[in-house]
Amino acid sequence: MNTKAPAETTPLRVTTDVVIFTINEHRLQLLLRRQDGADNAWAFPGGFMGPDQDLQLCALEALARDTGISGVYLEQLYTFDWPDPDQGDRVIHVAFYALTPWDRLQGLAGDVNTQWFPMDQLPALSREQIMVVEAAQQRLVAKLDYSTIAYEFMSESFTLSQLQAVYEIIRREKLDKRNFRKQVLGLHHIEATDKFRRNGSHRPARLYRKIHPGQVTIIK
Amino acid sequence: MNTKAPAETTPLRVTTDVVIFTINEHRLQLLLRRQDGADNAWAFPGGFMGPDQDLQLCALEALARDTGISGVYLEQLYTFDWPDPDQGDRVIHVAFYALTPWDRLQGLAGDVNTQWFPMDQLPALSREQIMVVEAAQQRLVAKLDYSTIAYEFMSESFTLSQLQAVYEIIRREKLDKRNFRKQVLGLHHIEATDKFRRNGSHRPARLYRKIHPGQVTIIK
DNA sequence: TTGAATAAGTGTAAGACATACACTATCACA
DNA sequence: TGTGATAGTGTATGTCTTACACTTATTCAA
Repeated sequence: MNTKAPAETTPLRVTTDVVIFTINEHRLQLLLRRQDGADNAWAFPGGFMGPDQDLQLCALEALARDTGISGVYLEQLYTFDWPDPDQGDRVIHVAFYALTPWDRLQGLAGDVNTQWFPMDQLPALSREQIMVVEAAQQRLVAKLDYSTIAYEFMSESFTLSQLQAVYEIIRREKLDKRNFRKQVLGLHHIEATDKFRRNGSHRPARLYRKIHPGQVTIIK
Repeated sequence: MNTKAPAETTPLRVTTDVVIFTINEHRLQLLLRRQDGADNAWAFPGGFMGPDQDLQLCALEALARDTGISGVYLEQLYTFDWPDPDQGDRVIHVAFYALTPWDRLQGLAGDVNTQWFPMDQLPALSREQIMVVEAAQQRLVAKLDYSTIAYEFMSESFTLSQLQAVYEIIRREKLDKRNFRKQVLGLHHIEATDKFRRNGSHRPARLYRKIHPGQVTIIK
């Protein structure tokens, strides 16, 4: 809180940058959009803020405008200040990260200028962009352990194997099936449905659903 | 990252707000400064950002200017956007929190307009200011568990009872002395010195020091 | 119809970590 | 030399974490 006379203050440009993740084809993927006017340069969805906007809203609207995506989990990540590569003056980047189940993306407008990239096959990005992606990924990995954030990647109903795969993909390690189930079910954040998922020539898997959909809570 | 033409963008005023904590008289305390021109309104140390400044530097310089304090642990907390109470337009507040041992504050310039307040005796603050303080306190409590942040409150050498007191004050609960020592020493972040602290009529306490001073690391 | 392939689903024992708990040691001071 | 005050120390119990292998339900092809 600071109340110096506005005369002493220099206005700055402020943007929101959104790192949006999904999981598809057994990989963590990230959405980028082609930078205006550049063919081979990519940017995060996001937009400059106006004085009557709200940071969160600015990020959500930018996401919707650039990608057609709405209603996703969105969390503020960190605020970076870097020189604008075009103009040289400083721009404040309020970075967010967002998560969505892959199957909510079907049938979206999806600008031709946006594209999902697996995290291990990202196009060339600036040092600054890489810092943002890494911060988002670190936060995601950390939050897996102490929040119900993983469910933001799941459809309305899902099997325990699918849920386990999300943890394995994000943490880049195999987990023990029995221990995983014990732990997950012990938290009582999900409940069994009476439906099953039949795919392939093997025993069908029971479907589960979140007990409190749309809420990310802190565990422990 | 966003590269829309600057013509479309509206500049905003950006400030840093610093919540600086210390521990003194067995209480967590917070530094506020009197708002310019107001006798009974208090503000966080902080300042408006210029286009050639750096967020972190802006916060550090504001701290030094307002309070004479330098060289403290400083971490970015969260970015808030609220209407300016004076002008009505929106101001971006990048909040930081800082920690310092009490004994580093002795002999500082210490503007007459700054004052330390125990957390349970804060003066009247705005809703927004209260949100910032609560966010900082939450982060502090959380980080006690998984980082070496507590040492930022300690002098160069300290007793285990002093360290335990820091945990107890921040977490607002008594801890078991033997278990506390077992855990803390087991992490090997501190080492015994051959010095003792004699105060009062009782057995002197051994002094310990950080093995890697000035580094806050993540535990586990 | 039956066997092979495939993923789903299930329990237990051992080890690691967290918790609860009480007495002795050392000093200052009266 | 006795009293008051804080420092310093170990063990037993319970809880959580980890490692580990076989049976079940289904599809498909022979």
